[in-house]
Amino acid sequence: MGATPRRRIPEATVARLPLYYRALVETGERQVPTISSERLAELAGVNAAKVRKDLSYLGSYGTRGVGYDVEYLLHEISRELGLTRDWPVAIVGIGNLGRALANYRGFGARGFRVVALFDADAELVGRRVGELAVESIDDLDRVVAERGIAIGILAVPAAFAQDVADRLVAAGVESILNFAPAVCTVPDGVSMRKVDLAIELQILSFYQLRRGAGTPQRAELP
Amino acid sequence: MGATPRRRIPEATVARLPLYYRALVETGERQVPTISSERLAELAGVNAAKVRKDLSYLGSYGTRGVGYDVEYLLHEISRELGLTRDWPVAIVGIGNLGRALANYRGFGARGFRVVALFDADAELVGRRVGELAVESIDDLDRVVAERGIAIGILAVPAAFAQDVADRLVAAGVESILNFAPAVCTVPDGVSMRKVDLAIELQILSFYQLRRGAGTPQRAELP
DNA sequence: TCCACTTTGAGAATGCGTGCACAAAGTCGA
DNA sequence: TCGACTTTGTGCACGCATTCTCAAAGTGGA
Repeated sequence: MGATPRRRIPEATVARLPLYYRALVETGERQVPTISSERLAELAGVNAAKVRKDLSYLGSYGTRGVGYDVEYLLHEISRELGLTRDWPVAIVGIGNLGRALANYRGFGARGFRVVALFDADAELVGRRVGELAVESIDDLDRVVAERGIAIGILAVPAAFAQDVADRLVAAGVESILNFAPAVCTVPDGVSMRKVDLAIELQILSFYQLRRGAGTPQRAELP
Repeated sequence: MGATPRRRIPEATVARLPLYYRALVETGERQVPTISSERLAELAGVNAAKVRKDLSYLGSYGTRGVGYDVEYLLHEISRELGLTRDWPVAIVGIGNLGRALANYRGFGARGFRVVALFDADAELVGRRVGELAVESIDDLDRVVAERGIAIGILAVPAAFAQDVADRLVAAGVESILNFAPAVCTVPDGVSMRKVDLAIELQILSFYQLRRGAGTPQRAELP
């Protein structure tokens, strides 16, 4: 019965499921009962063959000649992504970014609830941010266990990233979203995804430069 | 000799150059004169063969038996990534996230300078955030031109993302970093990179679920 | 000068992801 | 009931990325 067995789902597909999910939520809100792969592809910004192949990994949920039942597909994708359950999340590092993430509405929506904020700075501990009080990182172990936290968001300075990641893992966290601009490794059985703003800008810069260089005055580039 | 011609550099390689760059900066600060692909791989969290292949796309900058000259390689990668020049950046949407990004130190470091903040909300226009005052989005065109802004950071609500992206493109911006949780397209000749926090969490949730579901009875962890 | 050692650079094999193209499956109107 | 039409599900081919492997290039000590 679990969501577990089935075929192995390719990583690239997993990364697109949330796009389909979002498109389907929007479609469902408009009371549209079914959707074709073509239309779903358009909403998700990918191509139709890809949508069909991706969805076929979850099982044959479509009806030829008709399309996919919006509600049903939504349910299946939710289940696959684990959005039918509640995921308590902790944010570690309550600087600029951590604070913004703590106040960010986007998460709360689908089962992700920020239930703890940690910082190492004694000055910050006890302060309120939104509805939560900042707690000391020394209480990480206890709080993670008590509140069943499975996902940690890392928003500390680069120099502390690996250390804090280790502590999160030791406390039992198995999923980490890392905003720190540092290479940081976790043992097998723990997932880590990285978001690095400076890297994104550097990649943009690379292509901007290649395209013919940007600012007008500086004509010397080809 | 511009940075432009040479071989075509694969996308995957471009995405890793910033990692090498960071590793090299750190290495250079420690006065280490040369570095092997093995060591660089370790610092960047990838494998050595990949490092060598990636670097070979830039040209043959290594010395067999020795490794790569740190300073020289750093210079070459900087040039390739466009980090030797100044990139004026605008942030559009000064909500929680936009404000955090405006205060974020990480950018400033390598040539990316936030030089304008825009919002549609008249209440916000004129307020200071860090060293800048928020400007009206109606002045986008003028300000982008005046300050030579080539990169825009989109931190507006999903519903406005496409519209604001269009306006940025119309104003002459050719690179967009999009934080809005929405599908958003740009014409050819403009790059857009997406960062979607909710999607990252959903991907983590997927794998966490597959690993054995997380919270209640923690049966079989190593 | 020569030899043992290190390390790069690239050829080749493999695997993953994408997208085309089409048969199979199902709908709907007459 | 039948036939035209729609749309899915998947086999297949292609291209990109990764990784292994090893000859070539260069160093440094004797």
